Amino acid sequence: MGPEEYVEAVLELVERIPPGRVMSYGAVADVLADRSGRASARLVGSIMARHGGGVPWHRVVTSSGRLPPGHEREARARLLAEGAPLRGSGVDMRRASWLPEEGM
DNA sequence: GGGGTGACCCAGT
DNA sequence: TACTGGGCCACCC
Repeated sequence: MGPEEYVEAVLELVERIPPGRVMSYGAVADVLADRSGRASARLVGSIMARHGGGVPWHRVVTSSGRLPPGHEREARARLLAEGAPLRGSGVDMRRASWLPEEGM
């Protein structure tokens, strides 16, 4: 799987996150690791920063529930509109965290 | 080739 | 709770 395809795989996965739910950068990396052999939360972060404009990027947060640096306001507003469980400045990961079903 | 930089993460202190 | 150090990997000098 080449770099281009990896980017596509990340964007595809992010598009599947249901409204009001979120995945952490690391979770995205872990899920794709099974398919591509690659896993890097940092890489997922940079991919979202560069190519995340066309997908629901606000549904990808840090593992502790903090919102993407520099876009906290926008992300919070969108998550609130979707009914995501917000806590403080971020989201309640215990309730909002989502993972794709096996074999999807 | 070598070194700095990030929308990260985890374990220690 | 806050900060640190190490690991991570594609990009860009």
